[in-house]
Amino acid sequence: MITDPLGSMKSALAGEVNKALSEMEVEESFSSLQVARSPKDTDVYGLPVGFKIARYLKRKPEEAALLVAERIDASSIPYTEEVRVENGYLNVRISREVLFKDVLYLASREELGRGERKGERLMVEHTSVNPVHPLHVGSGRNAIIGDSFARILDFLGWDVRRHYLVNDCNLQVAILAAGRSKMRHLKPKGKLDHWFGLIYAMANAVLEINRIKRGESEEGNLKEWEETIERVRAQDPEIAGGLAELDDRYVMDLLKRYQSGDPDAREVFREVAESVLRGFLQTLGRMGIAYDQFDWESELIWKSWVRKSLEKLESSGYLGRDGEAIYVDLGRAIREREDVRRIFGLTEDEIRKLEEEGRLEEVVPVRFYLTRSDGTWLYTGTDVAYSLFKVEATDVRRCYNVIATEQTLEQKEVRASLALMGYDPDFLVHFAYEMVNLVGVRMSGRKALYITLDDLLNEAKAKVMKILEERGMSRDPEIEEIAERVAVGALKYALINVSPTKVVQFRWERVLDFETNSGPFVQYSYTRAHNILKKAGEIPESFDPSELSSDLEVSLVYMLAEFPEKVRSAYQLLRPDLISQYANELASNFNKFYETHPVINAPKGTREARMWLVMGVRGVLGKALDLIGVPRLERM
RNA sequence: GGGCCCGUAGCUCAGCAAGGAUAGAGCGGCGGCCUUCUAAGCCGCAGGUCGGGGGUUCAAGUCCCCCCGGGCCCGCCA
Repeated sequence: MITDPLGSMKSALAGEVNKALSEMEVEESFSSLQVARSPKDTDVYGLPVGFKIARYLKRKPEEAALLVAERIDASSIPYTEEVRVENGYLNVRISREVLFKDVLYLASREELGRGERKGERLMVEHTSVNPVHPLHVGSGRNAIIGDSFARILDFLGWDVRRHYLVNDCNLQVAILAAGRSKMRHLKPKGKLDHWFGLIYAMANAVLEINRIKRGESEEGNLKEWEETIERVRAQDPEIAGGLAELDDRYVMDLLKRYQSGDPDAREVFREVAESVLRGFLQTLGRMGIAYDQFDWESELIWKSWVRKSLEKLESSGYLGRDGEAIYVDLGRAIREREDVRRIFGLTEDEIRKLEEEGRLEEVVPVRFYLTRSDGTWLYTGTDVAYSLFKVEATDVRRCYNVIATEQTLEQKEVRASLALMGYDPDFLVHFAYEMVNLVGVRMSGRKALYITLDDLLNEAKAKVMKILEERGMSRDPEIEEIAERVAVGALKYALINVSPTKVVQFRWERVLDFETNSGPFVQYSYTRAHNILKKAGEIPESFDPSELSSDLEVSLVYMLAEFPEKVRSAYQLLRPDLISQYANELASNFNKFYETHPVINAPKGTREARMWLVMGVRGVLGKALDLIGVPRLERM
C-alpha cells in the first residue's frame, strides 16, 4: 500500500526529469527530496531544472527547461494535472481531486507515512544513567530523545528493541555502595532514587573531606563539601554518622570484590543499583518511557563477555599491556588499518603527513585503556564487551547508542575496537545529543545539587491543576490524570524540540509555558480536533475535495501530505525534533482554520469535507504526538 | 596545542543533509477579539549587516577557505 502519496509524486517527477536528462546526455540529476513547493502557488511543485542544465545545453534557463519539459510524460506522474515551465523551474500542477482524497483517507486512519513491516530488528540503547542519584533534566533529554527515536523506527516498520545498560560496576556506584555498607542500619525512606542520592552525596563529601585532610586533593574545597553534608542532613538528619573512616581504598576494594563476584559486595551493590533503578523506572513510567531489556554491566563481566572481547582483541594483535593495565593499541591500528582510519575520519595520506610532522599523537588517540592496573574494569572495557554482546547475543541489525556528544571520542574508540574484533563498526551508530544547561543553576550529582525530573513534573502538574481549578473543574481523579498528562507533554516537548546537537538552554518558564510552541499547545489542538468530530457525530463516508477551497484548507491538506517525508528525515538525520516542530506548525495552522471555518454548522457538502479534513489533522497530529511521546488528550 | 560541535530578531529556536522562486516561528513588548465546534486559542504592529572576511556559482543563511566568539572532548573518571 502506498502511504506517501505526495512522496510518490515527487519521486516520479524526479525520475522523469532524470530520465529526460540522461536522454539529453546531461550529466545532472535531481533527488525527489529536492522537489519543492512553489511559494507562489499552493498546487505547484517543481525543480530548478533550467538553471542547472543551461550551461550543458548552451541555452537560456527557460529554454533549457522547456526542452526537458517536452520529454516528460505528465500522465506517468501521479496526482499531476500538467507540467510546465516557470522562471526556469520545471513545475507540475497537482490535481487536488485525487490527492486530497488519498491523503485524508490515509491521514484519518493514521496510515499516512507508516512503513511496511520490514521484519528486521534494530536496537536503541538509551538512558543508561548511572544508578547513583535521581534523574535530572540532562538524563531526561537522553531518555526522551531515545524513546522518541525508537517510536519513529517502529512507525517506519522496524522491530525495535529498547535496551538500558545498567552501569553498576563503576567507581560512582562503588562510592554509593560503600556509603550504604557503612549505613546498613538505615531504612530507605520515600522515593528510592532520591534517598540513595543523598547517601551518594554524603559518601562523596566524606571521601573528599578525608582527601583534603590528608592533603591528597588538588582542587578540594572543604567548604563546599561541608555544605553538601549540611544539605543532605537538612533533607534527612538520619544520614550522618558512620562514614567517618570511609576512604578511597575501601571503595576500590569494594568495587574489585563486586567485579569478581564476591557475595557480600554483590548484596550491597545490587541493593543500591536496583533501588535507584526502581526509582528511575517510576519516573520514566510516568513519562511513558519503557524498555524491552535491561543489560547489567556486572553480568557482562561475570558472563565472560569481557573475557571474550579481550580474546578477540588479543588475536587481532592490537592488545597492549601497561603493567597490569590492558589497552587497545589504537595508535598502531590507525596506522595499519583502513577500517580504523575511516572511523576517525582520516586517510592514509593524512596519517603519513601527520607522522612526518610528528603530530600523529596530537590528533589521534594512542592507547584506549580497558582495565585499571588493579585488574578492575573501566567503563570503556565493559562498553567494548557490551558492543560484542550486542552483535553476538542479540539478533539486531544495527544499534543506536543514544549518548551525549561529550562521548564522541569514546564511541569512536569503541567502534574501532569492534572493527578490530572482526565486526562491522557501522553496526553501532552514535546518536549524539548535547547537554542541558540550566540557566542560572549550578548542578552536581555528587553534591546533591540537581533539579530532578520528578521536581519538574510535579511543578508543571501543579501549575496545570491551578489552571484547571481556575476554570471551575473539580479536583477529581480524571482532572488529576489530565494534569499529569499535560505536565508530561510540556516537559517532553521542551526537551525534544531542540536539534539534538544543540545545547538546550533550560528555564523553568519553558516547561511551565503552555502557549504556542509547547507540548500543551499541540495537545490542545489535537483535543479541539477530536471534540469537533465527537460533537459532529456520524462520520460521512465520502466528501467532495473541491469543497476544501480556502487557502487555509488547501494548505492544511498539503501540510498533512508532507508528514511522511518529515518522519523519514527525522529517522535519517537523527532528528526527532523535526517531528515536534512539524506538529507545532500543523497545530498552529489548524487553530487558524478552527477560528474561521465552522465545521458542524457548515452547509451540507462543506461540512462533510471539513470533517474529513479535521479527521486527517487529528490523525496526523495524534501520530506526531505519539512519535515524540507526548500523550494525547480528549479533554483538557 | 589538537579534534568535534554551536553562532540567524532583545531572548529561545527552525531553515543548512538535497544551494534556487519574497529569510520563518515562539517568548517578551504594544494594540485588538470570548451570546457561535474549549481563549492552553486567534488577529494586527514593532523587531534581522543570517558572527566577520574572502571564494565557488546564473544564484549562498545553505558549499569551500581563513578569522573571531562560545561549548565539549583529548583521564588507569563516567
